[in-house]
Amino acid sequence: MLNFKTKTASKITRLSIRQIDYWDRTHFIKPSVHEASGYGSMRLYSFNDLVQLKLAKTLLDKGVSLQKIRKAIIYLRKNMSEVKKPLLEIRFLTDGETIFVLTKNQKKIIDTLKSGQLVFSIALGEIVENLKGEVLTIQRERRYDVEVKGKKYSVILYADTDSDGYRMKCFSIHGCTSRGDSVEEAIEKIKEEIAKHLYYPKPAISKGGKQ
Amino acid sequence: MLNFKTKTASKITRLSIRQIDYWDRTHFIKPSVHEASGYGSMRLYSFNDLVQLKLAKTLLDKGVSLQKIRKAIIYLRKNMSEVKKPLLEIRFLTDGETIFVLTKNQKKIIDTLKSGQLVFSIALGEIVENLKGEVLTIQRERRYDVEVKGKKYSVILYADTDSDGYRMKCFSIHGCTSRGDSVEEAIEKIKEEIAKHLYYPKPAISKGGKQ
DNA sequence: CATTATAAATACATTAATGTATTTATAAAT
DNA sequence: ATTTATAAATACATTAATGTATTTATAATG
Repeated sequence: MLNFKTKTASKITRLSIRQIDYWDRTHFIKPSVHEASGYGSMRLYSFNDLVQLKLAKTLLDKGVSLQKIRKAIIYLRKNMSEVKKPLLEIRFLTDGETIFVLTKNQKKIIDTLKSGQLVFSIALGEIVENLKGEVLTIQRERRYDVEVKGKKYSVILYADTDSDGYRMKCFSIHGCTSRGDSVEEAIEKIKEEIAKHLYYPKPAISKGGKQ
Repeated sequence: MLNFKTKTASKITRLSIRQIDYWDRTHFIKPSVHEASGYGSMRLYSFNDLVQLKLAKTLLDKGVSLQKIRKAIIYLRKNMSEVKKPLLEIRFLTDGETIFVLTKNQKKIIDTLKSGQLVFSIALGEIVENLKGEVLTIQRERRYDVEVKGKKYSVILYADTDSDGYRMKCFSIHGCTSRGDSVEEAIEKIKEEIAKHLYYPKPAISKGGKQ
């Protein structure tokens, strides 16, 4: 079960941290896993929350007012306990003024104020798939602790931007990196690199006075 | 020399009317052809103004704050008296935090607050070309007066959404429309249609009491 | 030309979103 | 375990943008 802190949710949905903050405070989209509880506490959003955030952002980008978007999200929330396949076939149509929801068996108008020409179609399934991809990308950047000669080293794993593999970098040993086609391979390689450094340490680069 | 009223500028740039209004009032992007001068007056924007509006919108969509965008627009305004070819090679790079301007001979940082990864490239030339296309599309919808049997009829010309032609509709004669591959053809055809209607008038559709 | 209808700006208020300093939970270092 | 550093929420203020009623210029009609 994946949970996301505010910063990660911001990265994934391309909403600003402050906007997500504002939306929580105004009871629009709240972190369903763990609510904010004071300075330094941590909100935790579920994948379903991300879907809501992203749908809201998408509608906002199409010029729909926040008040109308609130209604769309309420509809979505009422009709989904979990993003299951049938719900992936929901499609939202909007021209910036009107929001329609198209499902398999009915067409529902969420909010109508002025008649207008429908120009945008937003498929919930596409939002979900796109978010899954984003989550995968973010997941690829994570920290591992590897053990070499009885000692633990902190390394970071991230996606190799030039190919489909993975890169690793050791925090405490400058210049100690590895690459692999899989996570496991990159881990093995970074271990070897760390071991090499233990045999032939390179001169540490001074960071100035701060030691 | 093309001038645009606020509503048209809004359509072309995809900014809201209120946002354009706010930007004028806050002395961000003012209508250079004719300024607002009271209730019911009319702002008139030049094509150059549209370029500024669209650049601002584009940067805004990339997450750049309005204050920083103001600086970019000031730079653009200082360096262009008219959107000429050399200036079309300007490119703005931004990650939402920093704005770079790349020109042929120099790289200039407009605003730097935090280092970040540059991810978006916005070519002024592309903005201009896109706006020209939008202007052409909007221009296609316009009013003409045609003369049939010594009498003038108001008709509207608009783009045919199903093909590359033009459609015309006569305001005062219900059901009187025409289509042509060119504007001239559509005009000839609507004249013929109007003449037919004069010979065989169809029953006018009552509009209720209002006559 | 006069009257009516419509479009556009204005005035004022409200909502939406962001900036910034501060507090405190959480992570990292020792 | 304790201390330090960092991240995240909060408090408060400000900017950005929008809503809505009103005024008046402009367009349309007779």
